[in-house]
Amino acid sequence: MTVITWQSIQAEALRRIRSREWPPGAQIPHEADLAEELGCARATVNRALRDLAEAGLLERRRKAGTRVPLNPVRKATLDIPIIRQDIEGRGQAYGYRLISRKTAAPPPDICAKLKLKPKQPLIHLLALHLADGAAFCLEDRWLNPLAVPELVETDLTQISANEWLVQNAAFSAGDFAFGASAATAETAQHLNCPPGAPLFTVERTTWAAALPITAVRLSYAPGYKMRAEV
Amino acid sequence: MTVITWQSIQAEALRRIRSREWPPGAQIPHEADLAEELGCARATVNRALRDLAEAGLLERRRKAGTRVPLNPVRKATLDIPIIRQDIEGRGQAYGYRLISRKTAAPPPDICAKLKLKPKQPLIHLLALHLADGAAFCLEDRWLNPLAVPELVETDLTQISANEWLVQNAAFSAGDFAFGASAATAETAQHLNCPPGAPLFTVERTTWAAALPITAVRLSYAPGYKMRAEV
DNA sequence: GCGGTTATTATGTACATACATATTAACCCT
DNA sequence: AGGGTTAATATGTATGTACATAATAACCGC
Repeated sequence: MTVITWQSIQAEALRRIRSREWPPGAQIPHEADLAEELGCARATVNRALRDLAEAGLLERRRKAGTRVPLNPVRKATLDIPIIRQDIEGRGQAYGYRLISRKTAAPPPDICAKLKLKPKQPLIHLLALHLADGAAFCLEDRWLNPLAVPELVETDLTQISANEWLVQNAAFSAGDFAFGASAATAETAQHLNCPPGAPLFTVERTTWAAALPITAVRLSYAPGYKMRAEV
Repeated sequence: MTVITWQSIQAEALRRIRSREWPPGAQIPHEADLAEELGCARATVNRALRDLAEAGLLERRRKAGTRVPLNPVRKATLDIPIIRQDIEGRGQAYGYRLISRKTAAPPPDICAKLKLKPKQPLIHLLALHLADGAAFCLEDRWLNPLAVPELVETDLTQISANEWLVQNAAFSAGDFAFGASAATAETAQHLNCPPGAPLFTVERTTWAAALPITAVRLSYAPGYKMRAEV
């Protein structure tokens, strides 16, 4: 190891973990020792091990030291692009169609998710994203007009709410749930698939501080897969 | 801001992004200026901004500086525990049943995923994970005995391959694909659901360096959802 | 102008040092 | 022995300095 970087230290640590030189459950030498052994500063070792700990490959606790976990909880990182980028990234042409837009009181499950009182009117959108002209993903969204008043004025036949929100109310907090559900008759018609077909779904709620912005359910056409690496 | 930590610098940066004080597309002051303005060292600003860039909330390039991306690709982190921990974490009792184990040549798609020559015999496992006695997840796995010879000797009626691999061949590289598919007649029988029911599926391949270890397909009982936060 | 070389600049990283913080281990007093 | 206080220790973080690196801007000769 001629030139030392925190990446090279990290690679060496990873090698020792994978080769079981540092077996699961074992404590590894502390930073100062490793720094001396590997000929670098403690800060460099710290950077390398901290990153591994964030990925779930090490467990670190003050005073207790660093150990290789027995039952590691691996962490995978998902990229969540806007749908247009997802489609264009596959080399396909992106298309978008607004199906309906109306103001209504949301169903109870949406109210609960957004922690809103029942009967508070929200905007309900239904829109279709197309890849090379074929149905790709159906977007079923409830929007809080109080949180994004500008969106009420926006012509959503031209730009998808998905994209508008990313550009105008982005960087908010939120949570995701991934699952599978059967296509309803209406969904099947829009996605051009048989009713009851298994669809990959993403449900997302978005918040600006304590203010609920939107709850969306994306139903992807059959065959869609979301990928991640470790 | 009395006490300065990189977290407090990060929080301030996040505030400026969300408040559009630093609007999308705009360049933000460089590290040295921010350090002076906020009264800390450049390394502290660097740590704060680097983390935001890793989360997709900033884009940094040498010499070009740091900017707020127009179309941010948000990154969500998924925890991938072993199935037993997933179930026990819900407060349910974990159960496990090996359904079948045989040696056979894998179908072409598995060969392709593992980059193996056709006809190379692998071990095929079918196992069921139970939560409070109810079917939770069906595990359909192909194993390369050359990569994990010890596993061939292991009594897989007692410990799941899922768990054995995490403890004995963990920390390997791999990729994930999440999707939805219809329950086959056999899968439906094991999971105690109607045939054709939409199932959330996780497909995973695992490698030790260039050596393929295993390809697995997990089919979760209807209703299962995988969660992530941003 | 044009193409290619050189300077400039913002981020990336390494290091030594100092101190903070969370835990554990040691200790002591009763 | 038990319980509570104190010391020891490994990681966490902040700082100033120095240099590396990548990408842009400036320059220059033609």
